[in-house]
Amino acid sequence: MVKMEKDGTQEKILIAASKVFQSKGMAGARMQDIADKAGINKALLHYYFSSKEKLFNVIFKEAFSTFFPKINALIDADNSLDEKIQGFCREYIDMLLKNPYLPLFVLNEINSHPDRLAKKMWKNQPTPFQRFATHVKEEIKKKKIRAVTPAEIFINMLSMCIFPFIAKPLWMAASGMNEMAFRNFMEERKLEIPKIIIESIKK
Amino acid sequence: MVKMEKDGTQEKILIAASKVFQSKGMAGARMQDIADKAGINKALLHYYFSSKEKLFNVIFKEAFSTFFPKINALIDADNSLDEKIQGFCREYIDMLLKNPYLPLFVLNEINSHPDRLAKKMWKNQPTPFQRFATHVKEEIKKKKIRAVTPAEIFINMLSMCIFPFIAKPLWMAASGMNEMAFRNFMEERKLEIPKIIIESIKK
DNA sequence: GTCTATAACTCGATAGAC
DNA sequence: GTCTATCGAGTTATAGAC
Repeated sequence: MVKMEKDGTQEKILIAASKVFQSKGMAGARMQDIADKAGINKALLHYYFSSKEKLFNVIFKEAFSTFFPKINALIDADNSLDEKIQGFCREYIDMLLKNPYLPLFVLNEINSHPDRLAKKMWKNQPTPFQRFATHVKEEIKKKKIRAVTPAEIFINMLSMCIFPFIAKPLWMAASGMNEMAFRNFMEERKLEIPKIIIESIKK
Repeated sequence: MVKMEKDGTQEKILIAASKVFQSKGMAGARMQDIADKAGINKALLHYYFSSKEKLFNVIFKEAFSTFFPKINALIDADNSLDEKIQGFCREYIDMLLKNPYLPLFVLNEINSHPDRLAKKMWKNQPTPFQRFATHVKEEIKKKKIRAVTPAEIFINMLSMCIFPFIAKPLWMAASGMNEMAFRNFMEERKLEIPKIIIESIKK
């Protein structure tokens, strides 16, 4: 039987690694830096996670699945299209307020390795977007909304929720907002974004 | 007098460096990789640009000024607010179609060095956003549009134009679009985005 | 499980011939 | 201007004591 770790060492490593990888990326992160932040040394890091790449993969998978399954739940909920849109913006912005570095981290990694995405992620199931599109098409058929491209609504919603977090430092410099003002700004957007989206698909 | 370079070596280096830095970032880029892409060796690279950091700065400055001055010109043009919005989306998406990696590259760098931005960039002049805001406020005073927050319109416009490029590989995987379909999608958005923005500020 | 010490390696940078 | 060869700093990863 393996000896129990004294303290929550593994946990401390994961927390430290998450911070370092999210702010520096895979290439810029240093094992020494992670060890320091976790209050241990490099050797112990390798004892728990045999290589930098293995450690990174653990962190990335967790980040990716924070970035997504919420989407799934929100999109599959058995409610009206308006409620889906409202629920999505509210929940998603809330999650991003708690994890502001997530989008840039995840999208970066996907951009540098576009190959190992796609087929792996949603295997042969319909993607969240495709299931959203199905709902939109039904509404069009029922003449509840105008004949829009589902892709357009979906990407507009994602864009307006996520982009401000990606451009946050630039935006704060350009607009003069501080942390608090940015937070309030995004709180308001939880209601403003759905209004715009819903307005844009009305008959 | 310095001997003339045989071929456009410096030019070849800049092109290669731009590609490598934009796809890998500062930390992930390799001088060897840049040299290979430029068809030369590392030593010659250092002969032209004495260090990796110097080379990076040249590339970044160019990227940053491609990302911005267009905004200035479009926002300062002496035309109506509607025309400004339409012109911005058309010109900006056109630029991004030619430089699809630009946003992620620039925003990444800004995120990893938020300090050395801001005061440097617009010194004591009003930022593009602030000048846009002035125009919006005038329109509100004239009762031409409803009383919106200028920040909201501006960030929505930027979000919908830029985000699809940042999320491109993910979006292509999720939606099933290929390169051609993505291009067409963005072409349509040059008209669709202004419609949504203008609709959202109408009285 | 945790540490110190060090091996093995990657990569930016330089020396020096042509 | 351009090349080959190599150095040396910085990093990941391992050996081995406790």
